[in-house]
Amino acid sequence: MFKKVLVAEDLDSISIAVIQVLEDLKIPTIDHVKYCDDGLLKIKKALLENEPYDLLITDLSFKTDHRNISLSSGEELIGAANGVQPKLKKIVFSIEDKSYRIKSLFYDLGINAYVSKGRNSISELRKAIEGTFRNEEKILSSDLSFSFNDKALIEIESYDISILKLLAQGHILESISSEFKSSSITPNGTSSIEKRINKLKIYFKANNNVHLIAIAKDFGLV
Amino acid sequence: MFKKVLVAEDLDSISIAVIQVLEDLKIPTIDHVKYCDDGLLKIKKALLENEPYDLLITDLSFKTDHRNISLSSGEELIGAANGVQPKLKKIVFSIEDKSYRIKSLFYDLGINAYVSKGRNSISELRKAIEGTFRNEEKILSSDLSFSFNDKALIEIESYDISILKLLAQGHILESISSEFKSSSITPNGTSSIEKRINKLKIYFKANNNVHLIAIAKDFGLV
DNA sequence: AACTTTTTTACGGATTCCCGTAAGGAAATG
DNA sequence: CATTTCCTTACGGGAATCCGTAAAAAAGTT
Repeated sequence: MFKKVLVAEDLDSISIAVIQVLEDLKIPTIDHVKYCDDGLLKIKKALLENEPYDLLITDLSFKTDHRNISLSSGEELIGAANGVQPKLKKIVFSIEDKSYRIKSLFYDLGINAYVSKGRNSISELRKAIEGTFRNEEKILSSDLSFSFNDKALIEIESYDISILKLLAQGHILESISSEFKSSSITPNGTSSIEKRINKLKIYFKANNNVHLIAIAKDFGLV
Repeated sequence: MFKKVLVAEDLDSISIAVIQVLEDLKIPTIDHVKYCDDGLLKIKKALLENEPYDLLITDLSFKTDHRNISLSSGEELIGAANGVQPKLKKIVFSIEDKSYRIKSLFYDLGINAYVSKGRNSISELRKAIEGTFRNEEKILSSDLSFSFNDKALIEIESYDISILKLLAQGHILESISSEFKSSSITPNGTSSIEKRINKLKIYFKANNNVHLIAIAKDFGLV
């Protein structure tokens, strides 16, 4: 079993339970941080001392408080960890259940398992840790029903997300167009952007832009 | 100290920690439910058997799954509990940190304490339980900085929420107007609704309706 | 009852969205 | 190199918004 595991989780009420699972699995070294920045520091330090972590278990969203931070989410922590220790095994333990976001964790950040916090997540977490140790791939906790073959949500790409983000910030078509031009994102004609928004509206069955952004917010796309 | 406490919390990873606190406080009877419906049943049953609960500790948001439910949120559970046992003490333990929503818990649902899940929430929860037992009023965990005297967010009333909700559902002004007429909500002229939306836009510094809904979503108003 | 104040509704012009059609251009095919 | 196909952009008319002004109605005052 794993020898050294790092847990990144801000809520004390949850980290208690996670650490309990790791203790049950007889992991000799269990470290715990409440901030992503601290997590990256610990990973770097362990590497320098030639005692790197075998596994990172992290949440996605962290509360903001008075403290100044540079990594504000689990995604950023994983990205930074990949920069210094690409082979580190990674399990995400979060409340998020939108397939679009979870897929990108596997494909873009190369995590090994995703466990969604739920009514029986402790046993799911345990199974995911064991499966990750046996080098199983793309482990999903069983309450998530989607399959990686669902093409539907994969088709929404970062271009669409950019449009939705700008719309949500109050930009109008014209303004999005010039924003794209200055970032040299193409296509950037108002008409093309308009067409793309139209596709999104059809896809999400939205009546208008306002409706579309409400739905996008619900899906956690922006 | 309290003799009989009910905990309503769906996430197993959190309920473990909450129950631990109650055990530390030597509460003789601790019950735990993962669904709001079960919570109401237990409260009713305890009343019938003449052994009512002294305290309810509940989360606000509960995950939906296959099971058919009639109470879908902590708010609804509290509302129903107030119906059968108005004097029941109530503590909410949730991640929500928007002052608007928390205030309404105190004013509309008469809860005794609100503890926000955070980096030191277990000790806060303990303090809230003890304070509630001593009949302290309107207990707020210390990471929440707003004061009950902030007038700002109280001014947004249910009328505004209704408008925002309908906008987020893709309705246009005309359609909102007729919706209000059939529910006999006043004012219901398109012009008045428009004006009200305008006020909201100024208040939230939104450029347009799309922007406004994005902000409203962020604030948890819809 | 007359007057003031506030709220609600009506109206109009400018802007933006919405949606269909079509022109322009790049890549692919033969 | 001509043709097809796909992608991008342009254009235009109708609908909905945005925003200011003003009339009508309701509520409050003296």
